[in-house]
Amino acid sequence: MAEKSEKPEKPEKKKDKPQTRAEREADRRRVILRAAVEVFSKKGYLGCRIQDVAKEAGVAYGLVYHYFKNKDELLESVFASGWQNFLGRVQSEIGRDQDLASRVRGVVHVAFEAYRRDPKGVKVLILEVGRSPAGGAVNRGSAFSAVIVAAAQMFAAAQQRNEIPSHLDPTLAATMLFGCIEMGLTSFVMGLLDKRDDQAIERARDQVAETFLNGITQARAGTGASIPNVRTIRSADTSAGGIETARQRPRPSN
Amino acid sequence: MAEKSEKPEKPEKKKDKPQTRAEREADRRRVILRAAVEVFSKKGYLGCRIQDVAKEAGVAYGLVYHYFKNKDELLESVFASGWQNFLGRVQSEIGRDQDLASRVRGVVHVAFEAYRRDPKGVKVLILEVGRSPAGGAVNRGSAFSAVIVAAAQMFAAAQQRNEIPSHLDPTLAATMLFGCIEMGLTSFVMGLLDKRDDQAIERARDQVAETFLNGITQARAGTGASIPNVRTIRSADTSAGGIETARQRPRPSN
DNA sequence: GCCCGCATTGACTCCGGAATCAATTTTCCG
DNA sequence: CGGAAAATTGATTCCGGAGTCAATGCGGGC
Repeated sequence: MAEKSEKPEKPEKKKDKPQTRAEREADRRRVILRAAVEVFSKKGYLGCRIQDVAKEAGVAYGLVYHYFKNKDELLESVFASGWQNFLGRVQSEIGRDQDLASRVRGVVHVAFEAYRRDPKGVKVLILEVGRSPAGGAVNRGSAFSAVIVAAAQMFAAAQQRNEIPSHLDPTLAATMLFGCIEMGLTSFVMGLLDKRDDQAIERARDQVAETFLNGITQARAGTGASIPNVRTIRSADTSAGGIETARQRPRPSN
Repeated sequence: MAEKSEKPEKPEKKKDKPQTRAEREADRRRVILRAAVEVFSKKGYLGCRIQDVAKEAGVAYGLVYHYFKNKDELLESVFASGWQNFLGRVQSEIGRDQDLASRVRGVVHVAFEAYRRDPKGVKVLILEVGRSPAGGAVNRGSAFSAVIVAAAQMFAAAQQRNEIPSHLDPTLAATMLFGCIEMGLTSFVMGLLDKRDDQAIERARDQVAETFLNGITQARAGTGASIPNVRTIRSADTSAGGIETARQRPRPSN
């Protein structure tokens, strides 16, 4: 549907505007989408105004509404164009016909590469799409789960093949993998590591992949040697801890 | 400062209201703070209305402003009471006079325990305080960094004592640790794992701790065997990937 | 060159939510 | 008790931002 009418009368005469109407339209759409990513990454979905997006895109306020029904659909589109893409890549890595290690490295690589190409986009995905309650209607979260689930299956299969110990929970393993990746990236976003240092990004990528692989591969397997003395100290405080904002009686008065 | 005036005329006559004025006042404050946590966790900081907080707390709209200067200070207080507390616990674990493994387990334990006690509170800290651009003014992020930095120092010191390989980046190691913890918890928040299953929480906790420790401890150390063949496949696609929303020319038309 | 129609504009409406405040109730002291 | 001060209420004000729309510009088909 919506095939661009093959005009023989438009033989690319100028490189500036060789585009058919439909092309320019699509371009506009992309520009606005891109601007949205930019702005969302700065202020968050709820924190930003359509005016910001319009300004960033260099178009009039109203035009945003010409291309997108409303703010929510805009976010939805950012999501679709960005995350779907990312998700596809990750899943293709996961699905590769290779040993676990290679595939894990592949996943890590894809994530870091995406970050290198488009930090802002990744930031939005991580912050808004991945978890934020923003909007709320859509499937966001579920799509995020999708990657986890896919990775979990990969680990489960690896267990069948004895590539990793069977006592591990595949879902949790998947979770940890993406936790490492995500926080690794976040530490760049937040300036804990220098994002302009390509070397650093590569080193981070490799350390994440290798450390995680070590952890999971050589896990003190079913030998049972793992869970035993996990809690050595602790215990005394079990009563006190937590985030707990409201306590019943702050302290027993004394 | 602000010591409760020791009234001899208030000998705890009723268990319902044995409180001095200052006590009741503090209670109210806590109730509102708690309500804020509750509501923030549902809708996010920007997504919720003061009215929601008031209703949740069972008080009048205006009262919220009696106890807190504005919405932002409210978030700030949630932050202070929750995160500071958590931060303190984590740092005390980090500072313990023990081997690295025990301390890492301690940190993981504290985090998971906090979550078990108050999932909502943790969620807010993770989602809003930790990273969200919400508000923006405050130091949020920096406080988040604080834990990372503290943990990084722990790892650096452990390297001195040869407890872990020297080629690891301590900051990144810290980052990965909290990444694993955070995502582990998130998977409960998101329903990937059953949060009502205490067993599951404990198992998750231990798996996170042990896997991470394995990964970091036995890392194919400075043998140099690690970074080499990291990138085996990949490479061909380096040009394609990313989140990239707006591409210059979608494809060479053809 | 002349229209037709879609792209584009930005002023305007409308609403919801933050913050204020005068009025009312409660507390607690002498 | 009496009354002053603090707690508590919710209607009211005010503002900023989402979404609308009539007016204008522009491309491209004839």
